[in-house]
Parts: sequence; structure tokens; C-alpha cells
Amino acid sequence: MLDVAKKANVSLSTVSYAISGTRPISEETRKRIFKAMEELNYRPHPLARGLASKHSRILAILFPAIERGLGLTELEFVANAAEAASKSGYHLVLWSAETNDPEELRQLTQQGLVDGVILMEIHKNDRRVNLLRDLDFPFSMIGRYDDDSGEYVDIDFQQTINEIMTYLLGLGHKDIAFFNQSQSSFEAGYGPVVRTKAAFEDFVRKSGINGYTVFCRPSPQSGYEKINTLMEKHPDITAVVSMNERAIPGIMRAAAEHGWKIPGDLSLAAIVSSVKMAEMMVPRLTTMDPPSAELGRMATELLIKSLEGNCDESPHILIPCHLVVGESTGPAA
Amino acid sequence: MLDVAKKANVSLSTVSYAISGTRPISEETRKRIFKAMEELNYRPHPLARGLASKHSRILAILFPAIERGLGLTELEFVANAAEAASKSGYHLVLWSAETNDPEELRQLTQQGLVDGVILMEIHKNDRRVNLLRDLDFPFSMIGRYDDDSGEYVDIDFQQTINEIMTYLLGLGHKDIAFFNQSQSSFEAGYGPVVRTKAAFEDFVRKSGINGYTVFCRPSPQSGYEKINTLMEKHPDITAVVSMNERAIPGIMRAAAEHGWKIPGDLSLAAIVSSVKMAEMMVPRLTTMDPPSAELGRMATELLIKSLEGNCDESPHILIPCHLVVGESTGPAA
DNA sequence: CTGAAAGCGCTTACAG
DNA sequence: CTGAAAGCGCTTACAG
Repeated sequence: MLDVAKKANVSLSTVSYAISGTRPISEETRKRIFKAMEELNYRPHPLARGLASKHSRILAILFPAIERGLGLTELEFVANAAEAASKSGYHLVLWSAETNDPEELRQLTQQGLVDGVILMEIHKNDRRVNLLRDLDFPFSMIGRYDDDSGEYVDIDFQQTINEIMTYLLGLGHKDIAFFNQSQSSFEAGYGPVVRTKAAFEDFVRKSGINGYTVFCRPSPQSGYEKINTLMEKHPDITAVVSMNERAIPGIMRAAAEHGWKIPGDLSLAAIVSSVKMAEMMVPRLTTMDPPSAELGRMATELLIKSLEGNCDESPHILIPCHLVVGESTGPAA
Repeated sequence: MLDVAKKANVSLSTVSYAISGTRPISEETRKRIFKAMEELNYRPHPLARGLASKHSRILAILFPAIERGLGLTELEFVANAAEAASKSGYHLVLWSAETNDPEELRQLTQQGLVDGVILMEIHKNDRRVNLLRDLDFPFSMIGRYDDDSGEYVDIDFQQTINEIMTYLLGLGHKDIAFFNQSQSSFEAGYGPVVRTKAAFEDFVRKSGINGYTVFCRPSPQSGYEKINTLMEKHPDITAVVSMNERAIPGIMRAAAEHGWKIPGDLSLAAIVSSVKMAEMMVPRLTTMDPPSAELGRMATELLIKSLEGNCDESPHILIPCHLVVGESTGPAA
């Protein structure tokens, strides 16, 4: 930087101001400076800048260790968050941490390396959220907190449930099961599980159809067992909606064993499963494709905006999933 | 840090040395210092340390934008690399970049933020590798370069092919097709594609069976078309091995349409597909499960070792995939 | 519109 | 075994 200043015949500080644009520089001077930077192939040093300015321009995304394992959705969050950060001149560090042990998170924030944090897998009364609030540390969420406070972007689960249910209703289905994630994740207050359950039951009540909510561990085996038990008790069910990706092969297996054709005898739809995953099944699954890339990108943009003070006070953004019809759904038998 | 020094009645530098352990400190003094740190809840500032020491303790992993899209394997690389880094006191930043345009990479290295880089999706004559060599910038690879130089950890493709082929041979299969990835990725010299092709053809030659290599784009549709064409020409084929995950549903669909039972009439095995993915299929797929977590972790450890000078000169580590038998393979018809 | 200088919080020769 | 001091490469009041 000193070399640049010398070459451009200005002071060190002028070069700094020219780069940051934090004070007016005459057009001529600026040109000289940028030319010198170019010629010397100068790159500002992020560590020095961070140390002096108290802003590292580094963000962290918290990568939770979750029961059902990491999936394509989480990958999309992270990849797109990194890209969005990079576009705004930020870096993104990956930080894996227990969802319900904020101790690691406290250390991360106290280190002073990162300017802000992106959280995902938000739970009811999430301890990480509470911690960051107490510390007054900047963060944004993919998902939302109980009281709907803070900056977040989330899936519009209500709308997602409504859309898939309306679609199935239109095909004549009147006895529909909803395979949710595990009971324990419901009890832990995991947002998507709680919200889809409420939305499903709400829809059922309003539409007057028969709806059955099923909790299910994230495994084909569990899906297999649950569908068998369920169908025994309620043989009239003609459609299954599943937010439990890994249960689906189990459901398909049970259907095959019983000789139920999909979608002839049983319609099967996923929600919050990617099209890419839906295409891995035979028959190709109808799914409500989640806006994973947008969620990752927007959570990052929100955080950066609030860090830079351009925040229009705690934006709440909800994006619905998008219906992609496959071959696994059809008219009710 | 100054506060700590005062509290412990020592100089600033002594505190620094006590933390880094780069010079002998009397037991007593050290204790006083650590007690003071504890009481003041002191955390060293990584930016300041980085600026002064010229080592940021930040690593980057290059996240390629690849044709077939990001998968579970890449996710495992990244998640485990982050964890391994964290265990050694490093941070991992995610950097997405074109595989064959090293310009972004050059900027990343010149910024001076990161101490080293982890590369994946290594191609023949990889331009990123060439660049990092020219710059003499530290890096490690998941995958290997043509000349087998540099520090890497990779899948032992030869062994992987041998194991699955031996398994199929044991089941009596003598006409086996290998569904590789796309022709274009082969032409681009993408390591796994090149190596598995060679290993497969080698095995075929030595064992005297009939083998058929098929390139296939990463889509069910492409898999469907290729298997149909292939079976028309070679109806004796009784087993398919696929390193092309997304082609598999297409193969299954074709089988169903022709009334070939899996595995009764046709055995189907994946390689380098995770068990988790294999379990998403009905019937559950036999697969050679890749050691993704280990690869991510070891590539990181390799890099850190070489940065800290503990490197036993360019380790080359090969790990085979692990056979997990599912329901999609059986005795030859 | 521009400069001189202090300071961000550490590391590391230099000296004893 | 320990200290005093320079310096890492920037930003930002302070002054003009």
C-alpha cells in the first residue's frame, strides 16, 4: 500500500480512502491511485483491514449435526450462502456445532473472527438464538424463532401444505396421511415439523377430509413399519404426503408388497424434498421443491445488510415450495 | 492481552510466549498467566495474530460448480474438512470457483487471507494445480494429479472396481456393463472417470469376461436411453455397475418396462454412491460406499501438517470404497 | 480535497 | 527464563 501511495504521489491514507470510498477524492487523484494499484498488482490485506476496522468481512454459517443427517438442502444453503457472501466481498466460514449446545458458538463469537452468523435448523426457544441475542451479536436465520423476531428467511410451510393438499383434493383424495419427521424432533420444537403439522391439521379441519398425522424416524425401515400399521387401521387412505425423505423408500416397499400400485392405488407426494431427490425414485416423485438456494442466498444478504446498516428493520421473508408433479400421484382410486 | 499481562505481573511478550509455547516459561509464571486469562475470560484475537505472524490459520476449500451438480459426497467432504480444521484450531472458508478458470483462485491466494487451499474434482492437467504450483502456494487435493505429485488423498478406484467385479463374478455374471459418467467429463480428464474406465477394462481383459463401457450424462433420461440401446445390442448382459448415480433411476425404469426383475434378471450395483443414497432406491441398491468423510478429513490434516512443517514429504493416500450389499444384486440368470 | 500519526492486538527478533 | 520495542498492513480521528 505504501508502494502504491508513493507511485501515485499521495499519502498512505489517501490510498486507503480511495479504496474504501469513505471520503471524497478528486477524480484525478483517484485515477492515479487506481492505476498505480493496477500496475503494482496491489491487493488489500484482509487481516490488516479487519484488525484496524474491527470488521473482518467474514461470516460464519453454523452447520448443525442433525439426527436425520445432512442432505442436499443443507448443501444448497451453504453453497449459495458462500456465493452470496463472495459477491458482497465477504468470506464464509463453516462452523459445525451442536444445535442445543451454544458453548461452541459463544467461543466463536468471542474470538472476534467473524462479523456475523447464519443459523439454520431453528428450534423453539433455540438456545443459540437466545445466546446471540444476549450477546447482541449479529445473526440471521434460515428458519424462524418462536416469537417471529429477528431477521429470517424461511419456507412458507402453510402455503406449501395448502398447495399440495389442494392438488391432491383436486385429484379426488379424501383420506390423506401426512408423514412428518420424528416425534422427538417435534418435541424439540423443530420449526418445520411443528409448522407443517399445524398447517396439515388446519387444512384437514377446514376442508372436512380425513387426515392422519404420522411421526416417523428418518429411515426406510421406520417408514415401512409406520405405513403398514397405518393402512391396517385406515385402509381408506389413498394418498400420502411425506416431509420425511428417508421414509419414502419404506413406503414404496410396503406398497409393492401389498400390491398397491403407485399412483394407481396410492398417491405419494413429498414436500420439502428437492426435485433432484424426487428424480432418484421410480416412479418419479411428485414433490414440493424447496427454495434452498434462495434461502441460503437471502439469509446471507439479510445479514450483510444489517451489518452494513442498510437494514429495513428485521425483514421476515417467507418463500413457498414449488409443486413439481411427477408420476407418483394420480386420481383417487 | 495487556490486562492479562498486568494481572499476572509479567510483560506482554511473556503472555504471548506462554500462549504459543514457542519458548520456555517457568511453570509458576505460566500458571499465573493462564489463571489471569481464565479470570479475565481472555481470547486471543485471530486477526491480530494472523497479521503479526503471517499465518491466518484459515484454510479454504474450493467448491467446484460441476456438471452433475453437487451431491452428498461433496457435502461430506466439506463438513468433515471443516470439522478437522476446527480440531486443529483452523477455520475453513468455502470458496466456490469454476474448475477450469483459475483466475478466482489466483485472487483468493493473493489476498493473503488463507494459509492453504483444499482442491477437489481434480482433472488431468488441472489448471488450478498448475497455478498453485507456480505460486508455490500450499494446497492439498481430494483426488490426484496426472503425475501423482503433491499431497493428496483419493479413492482407490482400481481396488473399488476390482472388489465389485469380483463380487459380481462370484455371483456368476460374465456379461457386465459399466455406466460411467459423461463422455465430456472423460474427455476433460476427470480423475474418477478416467481411472474407473481403465480399471474396468483392465479387469475385463484379465478375467476374460465380456465388459461394456458406457458414458452417460447425469440424468435418469440418459440412463434410460443408454441402457435400452445397450441391451438391444447385447442382450446377454446380466449386470450393470454404475458410477453414475443419476442414471440409475433410468436404468430401473427401463428394466421395469421390459419386465426384467432386479436382481432376478438384471443385477445393478452402484460405485462411489453413498449408502444413504443407495437406501433411497427400491430395491435397495448394492453399492461401493465411498469414504467421503475420511477423504475430507484427511485432505485437511495433510494440508495442516504441511503448513506446520510436519510433513513426511507429500503423502499419497488411497482409500478404497466399501462394499455394502443391498437387494439389487443376485446370482446371474 | 489531502496528510501526518496513532492505533487495532498480536508476534518475534534483539537484548539481558 | 524474561522484557522492551519494532512491526504486521491497514483505518480513522485530527488537522489543515
